[in-house]
Amino acid sequence: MRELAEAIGIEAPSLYNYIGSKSELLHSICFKVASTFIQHLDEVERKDDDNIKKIESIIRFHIRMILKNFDEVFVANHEWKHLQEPYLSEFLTLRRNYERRMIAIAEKGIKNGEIKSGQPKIIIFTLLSAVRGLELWQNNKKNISNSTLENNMVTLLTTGFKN
Amino acid sequence: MRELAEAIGIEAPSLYNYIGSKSELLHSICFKVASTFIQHLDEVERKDDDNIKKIESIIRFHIRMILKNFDEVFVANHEWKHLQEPYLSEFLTLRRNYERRMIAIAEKGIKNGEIKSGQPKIIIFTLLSAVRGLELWQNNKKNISNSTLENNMVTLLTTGFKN
DNA sequence: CCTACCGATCGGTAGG
DNA sequence: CCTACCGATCGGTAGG
Repeated sequence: MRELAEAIGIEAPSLYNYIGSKSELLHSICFKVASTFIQHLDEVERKDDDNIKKIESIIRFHIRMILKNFDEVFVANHEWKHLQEPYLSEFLTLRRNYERRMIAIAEKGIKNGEIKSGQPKIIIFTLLSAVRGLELWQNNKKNISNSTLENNMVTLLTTGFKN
Repeated sequence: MRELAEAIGIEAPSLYNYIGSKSELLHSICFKVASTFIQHLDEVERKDDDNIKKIESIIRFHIRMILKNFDEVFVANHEWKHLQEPYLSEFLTLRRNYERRMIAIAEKGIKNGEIKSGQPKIIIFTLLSAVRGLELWQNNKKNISNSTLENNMVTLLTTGFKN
């Protein structure tokens, strides 16, 4: 909180005229990010694209969110653990739900033969890991534009690195 | 340190009969893990497998390390930031080197036509992100054996999820 | 929005 | 290996 105050140019105790507490701040960031992702998933589910397109659209959304809202996404990805109950449980429920809905898309895609057979859970968690990890190296991709980054990642994940 | 002491069943100050400091402990874990990965990369480079096989072997090693040495790998992945200088810089140099060597393998593979053309940096960082993220959900894969997990992830990353 | 300050926690030392 | 304790840091309050 003292760092945050200094960044704004006020003393730490003055922060408490604007926010209720540190945990309230954490709460609002985590749930704001969560609802953005959920809203996009809602839209994807409503469309009648094929399941490959749906997953691709979700992947692209994750990549864009990390590139454009880095700080908030980072906090939501790393600091949610320090959420206080009942918010911690609530957040985890939202996340589990999100994952389940993605897994359901993968399952339909496998049934249709669009997606390779295999464990849908592994597919989805691996895809989510791959895009999430971008937050760790996004500052390291000098000379590569955001759209090249996005397209290369999507190609890699949909068709692999093998030629 | 107090938690650690309790887990062992002694008082916190007694820990200091066994270790020099908290940061020394962190240092030894981070560099032990780093050297294990580097040693494996050395071996991979010495073999004359094709470049696809080399990358696959590295991916498999990462997955196995996470599954079998979870705690240490987790610390090395997350707490290295708190390493004190000059160890922080040293650690980062090791990691950058490791990444560069993997990227060099990808570059050769692209030149040979084994690997899809594209930015080798993006390929490698995405692969590393994908396997690293396993640490976040490895406790979530009930009913899936380690070898199924490993094989499914490798298939996904080498050939994509699209059928 | 600030000064003054509090209680809790944390890594670690002294002395045995 | 323990008791007693220290200095630094942190989220936050009182009172203006």
